[in-house]
Order: sequence, then C-alpha cells, then structure tokens
Amino acid sequence: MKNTRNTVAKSAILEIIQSSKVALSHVEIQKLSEGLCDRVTIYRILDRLMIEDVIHKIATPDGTVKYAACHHKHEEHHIHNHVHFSCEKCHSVTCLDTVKPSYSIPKDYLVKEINFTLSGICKDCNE
Amino acid sequence: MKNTRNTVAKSAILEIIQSSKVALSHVEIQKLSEGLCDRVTIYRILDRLMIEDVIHKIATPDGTVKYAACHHKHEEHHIHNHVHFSCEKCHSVTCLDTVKPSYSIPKDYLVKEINFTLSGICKDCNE
DNA sequence: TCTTAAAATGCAACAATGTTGCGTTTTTAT
DNA sequence: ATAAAAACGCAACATTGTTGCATTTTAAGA
Ligand SMILES: [Mn+2]
Ligand SMILES: [Mn+2]
Ligand SMILES: [Zn+2]
Ligand SMILES: [Zn+2]
Repeated sequence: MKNTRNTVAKSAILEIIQSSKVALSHVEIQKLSEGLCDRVTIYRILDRLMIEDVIHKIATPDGTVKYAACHHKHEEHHIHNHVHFSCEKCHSVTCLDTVKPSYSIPKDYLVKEINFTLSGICKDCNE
Repeated sequence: MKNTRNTVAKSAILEIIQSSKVALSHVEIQKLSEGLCDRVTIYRILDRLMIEDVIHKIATPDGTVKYAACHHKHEEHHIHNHVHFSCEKCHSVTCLDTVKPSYSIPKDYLVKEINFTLSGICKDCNE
C-alpha cells in the first residue's frame, strides 16, 4: 500500500474539518483555508483523509457533498452508522453521532457502508 | 399552483423509469430514450415527475444521482422511508421497499425527508 | 372547430464540481 | 548527500446540472 505523508496543507485542512461543528463542502473548506493550496490539492487531501478514515463523506439528497471528522476510536474496518441531518433552511449538515438507526435487510445482501441522512429543519432553525 | 401537462416525452420517460428494476441516472434515461427529446427536457421532466410524486430521487454516497418510481398509493405528503441499496460491484441502485429503518432523533429537529442508503454487494453479485 | 394563453421544448450558453496529465517541488528513507 | 516516492500547482478536460429565450405543443374555453 502506498503510504501517505503528513504535509502542511493536509494538517491544516484536517484541523479545519475537525474544528467545525458542521460538515463542510469542498468550496467551504477552500474559503476557510484562504489560499493555502490549490483547489485540486484539496480534493487530493480529502481523498487521503478518507482513506485514512479520519474524515468521512456525506452525500445529501440535494446533491451536495460534504465532509466531516470521524469521532470514533481510530480503528480499521469501521462503519459510519450514525445519522446525518441536513437542514433545508440553513443548509447545514450535522453528524448526529449518538443516533444509531436500525434496520433489517435480506441476508443475501452484504452491507459495507451505511448512509442515513434526514432532512428538514434543524434544532437551531426550528422556531 | 402551475398545472402540469402529460406530453409524449414525459409519458415515455415515466414508462422507462417504471419498467426498470433498478434506479436510473439521467444519462441512463437519456440512452434508453434514444433521442426522444433534449437533455435539458429530461431534467425538466424529472423535476415535474418528482413534484407529482410519481418518482423519487436517490443520492448515493459516491455522488451519483438516480431516479426510481414510487411504489406507494398516490397520496400527498408521503415520506419515502424505505431503504436503498447501492452495489459497489454492479453499481446498481435498488429500492428495498419493504425494509423500513427505524431511528430516534431529538424532538427539536423537524424531519421532512429521509434518505437511507446501504452500500455493499447486492444479492445478484454476492457470490 | 377555432382561438388563445400557458406549458413544454430545443438550443446555446453558462456554471459548478470533480478529474487527469505532467513537470516541479517536497518529503522521507537510505 | 542521494534517490525514490509522494505531494503539489497548473492547465486542460469531463461531467452534471441550470438558465434565458425563441418556438412549438397542449389543453381548455368560446
Ligand atoms: Mn457523520
Ligand atoms: Mn426508493
Ligand atoms: Zn438549520
Ligand atoms: Zn450488484
């Protein structure tokens, strides 16, 4: 396996993601990093961070893609089985790490990842 | 409300979606319709069909967007609370209409839509 | 059936997002 | 210090979805 290096840009971007309360899109990360590195480099860093399992990707129903830090113990082969909430008012996407969904699926399916996103009004926008 | 019309293209596209076992992407629909209408028109038709609640949109974790027919009684204000399965081998996305997930979420969130997608190996690709 | 307004369409142009190739720079191990 | 691998910047490209506008089609009423 190709080993991955910790560069200045990579550390900075990880820090940005980890210190954010909400999941961030590529463009948001780019703005927050203020010319730290090229647009393409951000994409490549995000890829590496996902391979290392320190961040995860969230595809919201409206098509936008966001990234959030992983809040689990750093272990291999884990599943992000928590709920995400996407607010249609403030467009924030949050990890609800404590909420774990349950389901039962025919056993001829092999489940490797779950992606569970609820949309609506978040607690801050709710009246 | 702006009323919507049933055109040749719209009926054809709905038929394509309804007769497919798996959810279809915009490009797949375009290929299956073989020059029926413009690319843009397909997007607009998909929008109308979603407003009419005869199809629904599925955003898979890998970023691709697919469309599937709704298999519920034609009622207003329904929620598509069923599970989708996205196969990482054959890239098919299927509605598992019978599998209903359960979850509990803090009551200061107002849930309007749910999008639950499992990824892995589908029953056809599973050995 | 004829008339007419609204809805739908085609086309071109644009925008957003993500990817690839390649030459250069930086990191890490020897 | 040297060398190989990894990361980077930049430009170019690809894919996906959107918008404006002139033209055509649809559906409903006279
Ligand atoms: Mn999360
Ligand atoms: Mn479905
Ligand atoms: Zn909100
Ligand atoms: Zn499969």
